[in-house]
This record gives sequence, C-alpha cells and structure tokens, in this order.
Amino acid sequence: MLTHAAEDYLKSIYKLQEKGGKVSTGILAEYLDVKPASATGMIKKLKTMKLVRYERYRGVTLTAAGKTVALEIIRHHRLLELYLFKALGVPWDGVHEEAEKLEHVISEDVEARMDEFLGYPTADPHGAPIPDKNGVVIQTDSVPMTELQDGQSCVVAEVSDSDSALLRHIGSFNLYPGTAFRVVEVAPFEGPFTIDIAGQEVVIGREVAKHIFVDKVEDPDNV
Amino acid sequence: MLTHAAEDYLKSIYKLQEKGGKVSTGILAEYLDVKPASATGMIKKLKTMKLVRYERYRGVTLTAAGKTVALEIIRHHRLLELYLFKALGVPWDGVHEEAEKLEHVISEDVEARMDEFLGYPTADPHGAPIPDKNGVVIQTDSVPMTELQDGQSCVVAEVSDSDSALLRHIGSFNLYPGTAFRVVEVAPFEGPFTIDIAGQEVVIGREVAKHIFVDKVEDPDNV
DNA sequence: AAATAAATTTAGGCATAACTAAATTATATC
DNA sequence: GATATAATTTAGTTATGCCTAAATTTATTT
Repeated sequence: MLTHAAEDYLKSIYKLQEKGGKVSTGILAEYLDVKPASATGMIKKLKTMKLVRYERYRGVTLTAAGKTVALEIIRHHRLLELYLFKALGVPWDGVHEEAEKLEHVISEDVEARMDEFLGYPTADPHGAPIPDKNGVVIQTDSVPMTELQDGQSCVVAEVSDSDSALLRHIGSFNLYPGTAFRVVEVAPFEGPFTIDIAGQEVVIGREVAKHIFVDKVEDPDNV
Repeated sequence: MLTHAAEDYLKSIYKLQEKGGKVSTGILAEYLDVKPASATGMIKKLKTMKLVRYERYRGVTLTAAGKTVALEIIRHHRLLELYLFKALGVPWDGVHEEAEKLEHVISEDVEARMDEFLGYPTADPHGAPIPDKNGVVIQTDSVPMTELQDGQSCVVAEVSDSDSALLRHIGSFNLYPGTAFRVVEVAPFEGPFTIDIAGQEVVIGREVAKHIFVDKVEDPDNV
C-alpha cells in the first residue's frame, strides 16, 4: 500500500501537470512545502514503483498507474468536500483542510456511499470537477475572471480552494459556483472589477479575481 | 501534536485499565499486536509527555492528561461508528475498522457536527458508551451472557466490536443492543444457551455468549 | 536460598520521510 | 565559449516506530 506522503506527491504532480506542463523538482517541492532534496528522494521511490517517469534534471511525469492513483485521491478529496458541506454543514472555507486529512483514510465502500448520498455529483463546493469511479474527469473551458471585459456576463465556474481566508472573502460576495454576474466596469491599469450580482454592485480586486474562474454567457437575458 | 501511534497506545491503556486493572508491557504489546520492546519504547515517550505514569517492571497507568486524550479518541471512534452506521448505512460489522482510521483524523468541529446530527447519543452501534464532550462516560452494570440462568430475561447491552465475523454471526440472530430475550435452557457442563427472541428459539454457543453483555430484567412481563 | 522460568528492558538495526550542507549539472549572461 | 547563477542531486543527519537478540529483573519452584 502507498503511504499518505506518496499519495500527496502523486496528487500534486497531477495538479501541476494540469496547469503548467513540465513538473520540476523545485516546483513540486514548493507546492508541497518541502525542500527540493526531499522531493528528489520521494520521486525516486515513486519511480521504483513505476508510478512516475523520471530522469534527473528532467522533471517528473505520471505513468498511467500513477495517474490512476492521483485521480482516486482527488476523487476522495472532492467527494469529501461536498459531503462535509452538504451532509454536515461544514462551511466551504473549512472543507478543504478537513478533506486533506480524510482523503487518505476512507475506504472505497464509504466513498461509494457518499457518492450515492450526494446523487453522483460532478463538482465539489468550489466548482472543481469530481472524477468518476473510473477516473474520468469532465473538463470545463472556464477562464479566469481577469480575462473579462466590460459588459460581459458570466457564471462562476470554480474558485481556488486552498486559501481559507480568500474563500471567506469571496463567499461574502456570494460568488459561489453557479452564481451569475455581469461586469459593469474594469478599471484601467490592472485595476479592480466592478460587477453586478443580482442587482448589487460589488468591487472585486484583481488579486481576488485571479482566483475566480467563470463560464462566459453569450446572451445576458438568458441567465 | 500526538502521533496516531501514541493515541492508539493511550486508548489501549485506557481500555485495558478498565477491564483488568494493572497494565503490563506484555499485555499492552499483545493488545496492540506489537512486540513488548516496542511498547516499552512508546511508554517511555508517553512518560516524558506526562501522559502516563511508569516505572520499569511495574506497569503503566494513565495520568489525568493521558486519560483525557484516551477518552477523546474513544469518543471519536464511537461517534464515528454510529455516524457511519446511521448516516451512511455502513453495516455494523464494518464500522469498527473504518472508525479505527478516521478517529485520529477528524476535527473537533466535525465531531461536534456528527454529535448534533445524531442527537447527542450515548452509545455506539455495539452498545459501547460514548464519552461526552467533557470525557464523562456513563457506566453500565451489564454482565456477560454466560452468567445467566434458566428462565432469566434480559436485554442486550453491548457486544464486543473488534471481530467482524463474530458481529455478523451475532447480527444474524438479531442480538443487537436493545434486543430483549429470555434464557430457555443453559446446557450443563459449559454447554450452549438456548434462548427465546421474539418467539423464536435460538441456540448460542458459549464462546459467542462470552462476547455478549446484557442487562438483567426482573419482571419478564415488563419488557 | 539457589535455580529456573517468565517478563521486561536495553542495545542495535531497519524503513520512512523529512532536513541541511556540499557537490553537481543546467541555464543564462557577457 | 567561458563564467556566473540557479536548480537539482547526493551525502549524511534526525525523528518515528517498528523489529530482533541479548541482558537484566522479577517471580516461581524446589
């Protein structure tokens, strides 16, 4: 069986692969809040288990087996987040931390029971897709809010889940996944966004907007 | 923070203290499926943390601080068992194993939310008492079924939770905590028990009966 | 009281997974 | 293309928590 640490490394490699492409030892170490030397050590171990491809100074890649494990852990994490949110009422800025510990520990049986309870959901409380039993992820084509122009209408698709304070802040504007809004004005020179949510005008700073991903809506009247 | 292993040791010392009294290194090691030398090592560590009293060759005792931790873990375990059973439908012979992993990992917040969901319960699915938030345990005066005589009526109070196969077996007779029955006949020479559950006569072997604890009922007509 | 048996402890090792510090390789600059 | 800078790897250390084997202490028996 895999250790929790190994699972965390695989999950992180998967996520970094998604975003950037090449996953270097340094990037991985920074992501996991670990020294590069530690990452090198674990990567070597994962290589002997055939869960990653690796050549020194060249970065890491997941093998098919490694990707399967990574997706399994991500599925656990996101199902747990949604379960804690819906079944136990844990606030959305708290579910990440809790799921981080539970994801390594729940059985497949409990996973299946939560999945059933939740009605086989496809997204967690932050809008991140939940891989299905077979590791299939529904990819969305959402864009960072920072790419929006004046007058553009959209629906919140996803919000980064790691910073609890940021989530509370975003939640205070009701910017949950599924919420529709329209951009009233984008201030020039990398300034903040003024948006209209359900008739209320709200100002969102650029740094915050970077963490909000949206689906553009073509016809505002259809929202 | 304490490691999972340390928590398991404290929990085990508590349980052995409850049953037997003196807790020796050997007994503790056997209970935890570990070599005596390993137990000695951990006991020494726990002593430096002032969680146990210990003098070599003299056995271990929990300090007040150690008892608090032990009860906290036991509370987690039993709340989790009941939660998994009631909220997710995990069969009663499976909840122990699952809770064993989760008990070290859930937050006080989740503990409180499960407690509320369950209506502040006082016993887990096997009838074991759930310590309250302050570590107060309601002690019952149940006796092993093996002490029963012909004609004695009683109610199942508690069943040992560690052996999954045994639990399935006991469950097949419907001998869940709260179930009433009457002893029809105790076979002589350490023989099996014939009992009457809701009009059905069932034979329970002595080895199984040792793991079933009951509350005697004085007046059979009042059950 | 001495000898034997049983329990417990000490001593030394192993695996995991982190760390620091030094050596190496790769990349960027002049 | 040589050199400076940055990234990465190797080597050696630490802490957990387990192990085995040998030494010690306690308990029992004669």
